[in-house]
Amino acid sequence: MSSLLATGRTHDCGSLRREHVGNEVVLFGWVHRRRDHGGRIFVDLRDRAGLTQVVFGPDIDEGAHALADQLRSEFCIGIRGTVVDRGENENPNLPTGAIEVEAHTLEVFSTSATPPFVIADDDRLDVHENLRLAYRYLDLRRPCVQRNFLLRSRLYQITRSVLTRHGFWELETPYLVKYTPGGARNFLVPSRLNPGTFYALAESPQIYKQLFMVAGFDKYFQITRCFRDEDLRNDRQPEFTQIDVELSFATPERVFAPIEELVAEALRELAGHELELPLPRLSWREAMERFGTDKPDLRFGLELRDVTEVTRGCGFRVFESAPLVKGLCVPPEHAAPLTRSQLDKLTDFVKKREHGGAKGLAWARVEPDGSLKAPFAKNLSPEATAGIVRVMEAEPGSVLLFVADDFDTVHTALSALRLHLRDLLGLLDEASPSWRLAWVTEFPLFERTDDGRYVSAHHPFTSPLPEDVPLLDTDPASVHAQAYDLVMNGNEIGGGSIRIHRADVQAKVFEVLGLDEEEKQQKFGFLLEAFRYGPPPHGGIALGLDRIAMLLAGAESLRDVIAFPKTQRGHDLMTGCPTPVDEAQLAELYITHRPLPGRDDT
RNA sequence: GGGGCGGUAGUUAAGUUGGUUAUAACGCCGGCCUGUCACGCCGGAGGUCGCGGGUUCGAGCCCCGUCCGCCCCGCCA
Repeated sequence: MSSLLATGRTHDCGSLRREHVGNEVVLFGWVHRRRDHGGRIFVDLRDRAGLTQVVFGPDIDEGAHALADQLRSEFCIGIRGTVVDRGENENPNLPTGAIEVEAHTLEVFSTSATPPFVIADDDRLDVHENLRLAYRYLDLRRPCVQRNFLLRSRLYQITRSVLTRHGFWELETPYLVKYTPGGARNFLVPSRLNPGTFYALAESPQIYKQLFMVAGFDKYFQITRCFRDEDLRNDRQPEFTQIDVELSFATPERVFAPIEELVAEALRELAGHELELPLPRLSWREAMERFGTDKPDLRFGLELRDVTEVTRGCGFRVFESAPLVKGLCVPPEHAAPLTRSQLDKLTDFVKKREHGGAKGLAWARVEPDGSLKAPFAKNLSPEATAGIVRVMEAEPGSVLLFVADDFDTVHTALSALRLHLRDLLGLLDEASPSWRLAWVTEFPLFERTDDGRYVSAHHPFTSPLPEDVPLLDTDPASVHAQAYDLVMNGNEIGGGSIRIHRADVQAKVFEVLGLDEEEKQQKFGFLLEAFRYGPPPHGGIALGLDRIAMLLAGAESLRDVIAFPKTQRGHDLMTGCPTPVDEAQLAELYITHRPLPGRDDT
């Protein structure tokens, strides 16, 4: 073994200060940058803790100086030397800038080929993502990337600390689970021992954690991987990490309390932000009405206003004939960028299918005398004009933007427009990031499919609000659930529910979902059987750990907080997976595949 | 399945109406340099313009197809 390795390092590259001057130290790390002045060679030595300037010179050590001439970027080296005060030459940009290490010994542990991109260009992430992913281990060397993973590591520790303090047991559930169609698409794992049958990779530990409650474990949590074979997005990976939580004798408030403490501590420790508890609660209905979405960004105003009533019989047919007319009021101080051509762009924006596909955007400016200047204004009755100005809380100089359509279209379009205006008009202060969290509660229990069937909005074990139970018979669409999401800055970071523990209510829900006895037994027989033996009332939540880490890190993508992520097409560019497999292994599993699409082998 | 953006030197980008030898910065290689810290100076190497086909006297540029990456819809909590 080399002498320095045997000695071991005395410090990391981020910790030396003026108080260490005179110490003999051993540092290990990578050559971040090298500046060769002939008689002086400076090396910024990097490890995960920081940078330390190391100096080589013939007067310090002739051999080390000669060897340092051969150093190049990303060589992995060890040095022994003396900490000296830099005095006038202090570098204020480095935490270790007050000192440098005069190297008496240099050992090259390993040389490095010229990396495909420069690791030291740390603050610039502008390397193509495919290259970053192909050389992920080098990408992960960058200090700015490493910071995200330190944050992520601390998030695990905070989670464990807070939840353990609250009496939760950390437990594990299987990844190889029973295949249940419906919900997210499963990854399948063939069973060699049972040819022709498959496990599924768990989409979530949902059913197992409920069985923990039946088992009397009372309070459970797990930081666990979940697998979903669905299309990827900026904030969606096929494997991701949840903080999964379940507790017995639960009410929504009893679920919220420890979770609020967890996010508060995470924000305090990782973002330096003191969260005010309890967090605001917002019913789903209120969130939709005020923001047009179930995950409102509460960092700015610009709330939706309903002018349906005041525009009945107003003289403008578009408004009169629509089931719902709502609008946004851009106050005068932000309205300047909204020129005529910009308003035309906003009209195109709301017409796009992904922004709701509204038929148009009606806009108006409020004149100093309180009248409206707009293409449609001449049609408006004075009463309607006054009503609009009042409801919109408009003042002279405000710009009003209206969408008239059905409930879904109006809210989708105005919600998208609201976020668009947030960015267009700079409604957030980028310099001082703010953190606005809220619980969105009382989601609808069911959603209607195109062919009129009911499906669970959350999952089939979600409990209705007690007062809505009778509606299961008469009007399932209006039943609200004891289901909730946790929303942070317009992102859903968690969701959960109180589960059904009463057999009669569960039976009713299955009835609405159209599950017959056979399907029930086939899909959930074991859970229903378990629920015959005194299940406690229970409920829980799952938090998206990756998303929380992404937001706290200020990252743009989930990929920035997952060490080895997949591309949008599900590829790992470093290993090249997924790949075909050996025919022999397929044969062992009794698997053949159909002709592949788009490959004409003939 | 659909819509949009992108792919030019190791990297990031520029490349005019289709026209001479495809540019720049950084990086890399060699040399010089004892106070730099994005060191500096001098010199040099480096190109399958993603891939395939087409139009043309001539294609990085136009057309068709295809692969890859990113963003979005559908899908997915």
